[in-house]
Amino acid sequence: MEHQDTIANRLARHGAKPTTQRLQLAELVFARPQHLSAEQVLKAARVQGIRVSKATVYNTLNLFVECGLLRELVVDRDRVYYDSTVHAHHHFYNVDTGEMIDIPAESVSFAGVPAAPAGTEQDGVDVIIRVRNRD
Amino acid sequence: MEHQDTIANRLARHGAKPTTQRLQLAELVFARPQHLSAEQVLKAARVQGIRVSKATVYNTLNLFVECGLLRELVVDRDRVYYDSTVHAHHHFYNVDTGEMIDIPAESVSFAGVPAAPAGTEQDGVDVIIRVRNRD
DNA sequence: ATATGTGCAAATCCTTTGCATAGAA
DNA sequence: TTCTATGCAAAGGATTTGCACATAT
Repeated sequence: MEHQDTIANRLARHGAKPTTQRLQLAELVFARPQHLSAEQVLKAARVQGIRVSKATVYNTLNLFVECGLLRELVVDRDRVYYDSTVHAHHHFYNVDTGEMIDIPAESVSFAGVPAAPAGTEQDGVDVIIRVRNRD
Repeated sequence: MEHQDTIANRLARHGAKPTTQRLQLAELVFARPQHLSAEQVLKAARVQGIRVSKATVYNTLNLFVECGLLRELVVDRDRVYYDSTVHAHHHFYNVDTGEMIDIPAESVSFAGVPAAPAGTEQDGVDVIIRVRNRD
């Protein structure tokens, strides 16, 4: 599994062990580009027969974020979403359903973006296009 | 107080009464462009001698959002911020400090933004430029 | 009068934490 | 072994809610 090698290496570089739960959750999460909450990951894991606790799901998702394997999406008032796509890109955010859809970074271009404030450096740009259901 | 007229009208249009607390909180919040959490509003109110409960602060901020007087900013993992500037604009977000700085909408221009997904209509565009402290 | 709003405390919900057990090196 | 991870239940923190009292029209 090409993924598990990458994951294991990435974990090792951060001093974390490639445990069963971590590798299984990785396989689940990185199966395809998706935006999942911790609760959704837990549920999906249970469905797939992965034995894992809620605490470990949270620990693991946070670890993956630290390792740069996942991107945290804080857009919803109630819960954090984890984005399995980490390279720069943007999102449609459906305020009615909470659904998020990826927009490739290459398709969008900016002009006139001011420089970062003194003493800070740019970390990334997120474009969130809020949409709502047509009634 | 020019503000209170506007606020009162806006509230009336939404079937809400211009109570003492609402008008006082409005004066506090709309004093200048700022990004405040509910807790910060409560604290500031107490400092200014406004007698108001935590529940009412939350109720009022939510009401103001419904009335289009405030914009909810969900960027921080731990709490929601309320933006006293509602017309379209963007933000620097300091991931280290949580601080947010406004960027006028006019200064930024886009190209290549895809159309909203089928069945939805665009509600707004948020650009968040994440910055971090230079060490 | 009468419908609404306010305040308090308790309830909720997501997320984190403490601690004993299990697992990896 | 020895350090780290897991799992459970309990704690934590922001926000909401239920209900009695106060207030606006």
